[in-house]
Amino acid sequence: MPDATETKARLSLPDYLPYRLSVASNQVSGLIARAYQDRFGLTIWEWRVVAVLGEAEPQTAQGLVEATAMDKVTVSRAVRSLAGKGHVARSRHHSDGRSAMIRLTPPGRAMYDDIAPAALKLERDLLDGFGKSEIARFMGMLAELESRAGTLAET
Amino acid sequence: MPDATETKARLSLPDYLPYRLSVASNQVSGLIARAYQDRFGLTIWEWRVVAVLGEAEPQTAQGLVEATAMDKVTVSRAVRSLAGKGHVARSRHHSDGRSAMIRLTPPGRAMYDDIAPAALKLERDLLDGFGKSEIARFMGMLAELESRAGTLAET
DNA sequence: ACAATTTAGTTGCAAATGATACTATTTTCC
DNA sequence: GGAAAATAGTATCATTTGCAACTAAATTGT
Repeated sequence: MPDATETKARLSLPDYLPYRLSVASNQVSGLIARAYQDRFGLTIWEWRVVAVLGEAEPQTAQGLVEATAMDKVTVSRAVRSLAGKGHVARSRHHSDGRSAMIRLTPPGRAMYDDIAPAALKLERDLLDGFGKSEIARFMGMLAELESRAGTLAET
Repeated sequence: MPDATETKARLSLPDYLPYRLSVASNQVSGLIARAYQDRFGLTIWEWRVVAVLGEAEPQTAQGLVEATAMDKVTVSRAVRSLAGKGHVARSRHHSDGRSAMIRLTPPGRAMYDDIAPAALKLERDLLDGFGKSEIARFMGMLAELESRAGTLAET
């Protein structure tokens, strides 16, 4: 019988959810960061931008902000860096002069075609052995925590 | 029937576990950071140090490194800052001259006695409504991901 | 016993990050 | 139609962070 009302008596860091979440996330992010840095010379932020563009082109910077959960300054820097390396190109937005349309260049697209399988393999290595429903519950709980933290932060 | 062998066809950022994990963790960490900054003037790192000392005193810096998953530079800075505010004190280690024993001062202890319930309440707000076993599975999976990421990073 | 190595902790420097301010457009609404 | 407010994106500056070098003490091996 689950008991949602039970409370913890002591504060033990190893059992403290925000701590565990942070440590696990940092460990996973570090792995990812190194993998993409080593194989493609991309930061995690550049990689996120490429991942979004690979699935949905073109995008405005604002679209990337929403799709990547990055702040607009971070997106701006990532796009500039990717443009410098020739992975993406900016073109004028047809109707909004403040905005630019961002898309992958052919070399950028080729890189994405290499990245995507590598990214999925990494995820598979992390999740190997867990059942589909187990994974779904885990992701659902992550989403719920994210949402609650957002709500609690508003006050 | 769970199927652990199934693989994903496309790379979709919103469904990508490392991404979700990072976003959720950042959101929760942000909440925590702001809560401790506002109420106690502590950074997350200072708070972690205090949380460990509150449960197990005294500690060497190295002990804090192991207990908090922080790197030694971060621990050094957090301890110095806490010492400057009078929350912790350093004394000579009886047998090792390189090391110092770190413990809470009486005001530091008093602060901890305020912090601990606030921290547990925050955790309860985040987890409210989830069953004990659900939470346990979630934490277990976090631990497993952390461990696998560590292993994969070694190669 | 003592040179070489390891360990504890701090410092300094360079890169990453985040908040704020700024420019240039576009939208709102009177 | 035009002033005021909002939005897209960039630049600037202060803070944070992480790495590598450093000092000092302890340990190891001969």
